[in-house]
Amino acid sequence: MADDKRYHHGNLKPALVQAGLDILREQGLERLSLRACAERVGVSHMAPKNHFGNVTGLLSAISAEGFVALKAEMEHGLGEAPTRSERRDAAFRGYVAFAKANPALFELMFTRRLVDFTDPVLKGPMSDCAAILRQLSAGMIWDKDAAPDADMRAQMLNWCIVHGFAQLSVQGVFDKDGMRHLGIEDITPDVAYRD
Amino acid sequence: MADDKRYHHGNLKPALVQAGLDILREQGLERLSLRACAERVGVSHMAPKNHFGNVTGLLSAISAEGFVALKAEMEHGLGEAPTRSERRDAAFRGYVAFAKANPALFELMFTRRLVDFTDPVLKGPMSDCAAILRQLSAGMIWDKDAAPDADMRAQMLNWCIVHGFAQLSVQGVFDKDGMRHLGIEDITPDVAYRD
DNA sequence: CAACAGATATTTACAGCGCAAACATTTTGC
DNA sequence: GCAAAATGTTTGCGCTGTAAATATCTGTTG
Repeated sequence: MADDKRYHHGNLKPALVQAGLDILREQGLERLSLRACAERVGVSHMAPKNHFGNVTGLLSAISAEGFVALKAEMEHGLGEAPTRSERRDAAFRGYVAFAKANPALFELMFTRRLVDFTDPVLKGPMSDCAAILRQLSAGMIWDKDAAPDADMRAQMLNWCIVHGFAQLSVQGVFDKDGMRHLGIEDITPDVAYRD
Repeated sequence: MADDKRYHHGNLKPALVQAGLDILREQGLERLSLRACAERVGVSHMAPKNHFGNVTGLLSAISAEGFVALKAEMEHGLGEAPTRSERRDAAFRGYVAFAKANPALFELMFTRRLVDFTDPVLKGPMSDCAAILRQLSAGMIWDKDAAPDADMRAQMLNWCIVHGFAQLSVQGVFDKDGMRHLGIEDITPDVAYRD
């Protein structure tokens, strides 16, 4: 049991996922591969097939752990915030902080080419993240007060909105139901100009 | 000259870029490779090296054509729109329409792992796109009027904003200057709740 | 306890990828 | 006309994912 060279790993599935997370953190998305995960765990490069089928299955499982962590990051500081605006700010901070702290993992999580969003392993974690945003969005409106540096911020906010929508749409995160509720023709109706 | 088997192609650089665009449209980002572009043009797989250095150079050049097309799509219908709100809508429609019409190219354009944003070939096209957004963002404010289905739309808008910001930040589109003007702490200050 | 079935891991092989180096051909400049 | 530079090819290497055949362990059943 204490022998390192036994034929069966015993806990390979979570070990491979952890290895993937470690590689993403230490070496980036470019270095993440099925063979690299297997080697890090000390197992042959075909061992993952029994647990994940193919590389997409492994990457989807790694991505699922990312969404669990993203949810935790969004929820962090959510309890101390008294107002809903502060709660929304806290969740947004957590979201962006997660992306900045785990850039490779974050990129993996939203890359359809690498991850299968319909993999059952992703359903729970992704739904949890969406639920937090839904909860914080009820009754929200946009304020008319213009900040001093509103123009620059408006430009970047516009880019965020349109790029975020395009990216999430293209990647398939927004399904047809979601698209119907926020069709392209309705993406930014509630906006106005000062002059 | 009419001989197909001549040693030098004569117009290889743009031909390779066009081949890449064709592959993206017909077969997707998964199938785009240096060798595939070379084969489609009918040239050896090492010929691109003389013109683009490595695969990143080729993909960056392909991406640059994407930004040129994105700019055109955003400008389409911009002239007919009388008000700035309508012009902003038109540009946003164009942006998202481009992403939906060219999903593989759009993904390539914002994937730092595949494209070098600092490649000189990208500077002009990317700046042009940013300029359109900047022009449409001057003086813009958020309206307080809440639409009937505001909650659902607010949720998706929130996701667009936070994901777009995270994605563009992680991918390096927002440089440090931009980040300073829209720090994470200021990403959504001008928002309120109805109750 | 023995034996077999299934799960788990390995080995081997193959096709595709990017790239470096050496070489071949054409074009350009003097 | 000739040398230099630009352009394209060939060959080889290490990396990737995966299919097929094989080996080892585990658990259940007789």
